[in-house]
Amino acid sequence: MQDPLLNLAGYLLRRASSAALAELNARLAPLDLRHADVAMLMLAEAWPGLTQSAAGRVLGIQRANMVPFVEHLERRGLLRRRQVDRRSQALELTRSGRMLLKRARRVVSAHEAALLGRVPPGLRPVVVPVLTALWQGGALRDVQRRVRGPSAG
Amino acid sequence: MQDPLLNLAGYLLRRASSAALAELNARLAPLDLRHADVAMLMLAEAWPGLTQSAAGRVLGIQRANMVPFVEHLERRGLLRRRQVDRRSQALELTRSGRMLLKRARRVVSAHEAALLGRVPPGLRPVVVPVLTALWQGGALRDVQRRVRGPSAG
DNA sequence: TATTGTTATACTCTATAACTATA
DNA sequence: TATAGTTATAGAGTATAACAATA
Repeated sequence: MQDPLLNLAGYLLRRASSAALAELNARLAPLDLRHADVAMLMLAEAWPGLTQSAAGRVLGIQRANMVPFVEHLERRGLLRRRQVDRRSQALELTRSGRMLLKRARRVVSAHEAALLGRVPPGLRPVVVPVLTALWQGGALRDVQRRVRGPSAG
Repeated sequence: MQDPLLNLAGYLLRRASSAALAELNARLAPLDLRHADVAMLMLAEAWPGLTQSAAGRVLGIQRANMVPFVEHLERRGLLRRRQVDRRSQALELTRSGRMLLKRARRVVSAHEAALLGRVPPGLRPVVVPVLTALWQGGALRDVQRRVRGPSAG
């Protein structure tokens, strides 16, 4: 009798995700970063002027939880808050944030290579398409809409 | 400028997993079950005589965390503990556990169908192989070894 | 009237250390 | 000597409700 869970996409998704996450966090530990920190830094670099709550929507982190999260990155001197109007603040990388992100990027690349390396070569090209499809058909569209604001949808 | 995270398998894995998990938990809510409960029930049914700590190894749950987890299922009358020797106890479904599992299985199947349904038909056959590969190349072997006990590897 | 940032809070999940009793 | 179950505890991550200030 074999494990009945091993044929369930949902179960495999959870186990694969949790294993990959633990591995990435271990790889990032020497930089004193967690996976979410890197995601935030990458996002801040790619989307200059991105607002704190907009970043939360993209990353799937609630406004309330963004406060201590961003505070922590700011206290480490990796991120800066710039007032956009009197209630919104844009997130920007500091020079030190950009330098650390450069190193983090190499760690992430190695991690990605390790992940892909576990997949039979013939299946590698479909990994990202499959995961993208599994994460809602309309994940990309959702993100775009959310960044513009829920009322703009 | 587009989201640089959307090309990262690790990121997509995490988002897809978290979305799927939330969806499954919502589907299971009417049965007052969480995803891990169902995994435990399915495992107990498939592997009669499975020990509590062996179940923890299969599910990736630490011994310490198995205690309140199993206790909860036992208090609900879904699971029973049978003493194997004076330190090990096998987990068995009760009649009520088997009945609830039957309903849970239908929910899981619907969830699986929804997940797969988001994937373009041509890619569906590779979903499970891709996820299995991403969850370590040797996940299956690992589980087998862990069930027999670490010293038996 | 809706949104931003914020505080406070609670709940789930996970991780570690230590203990006992047994194999 | 290693393992099973247990207790206690701490840390993430996440969720909700509410509030003031602002758009």
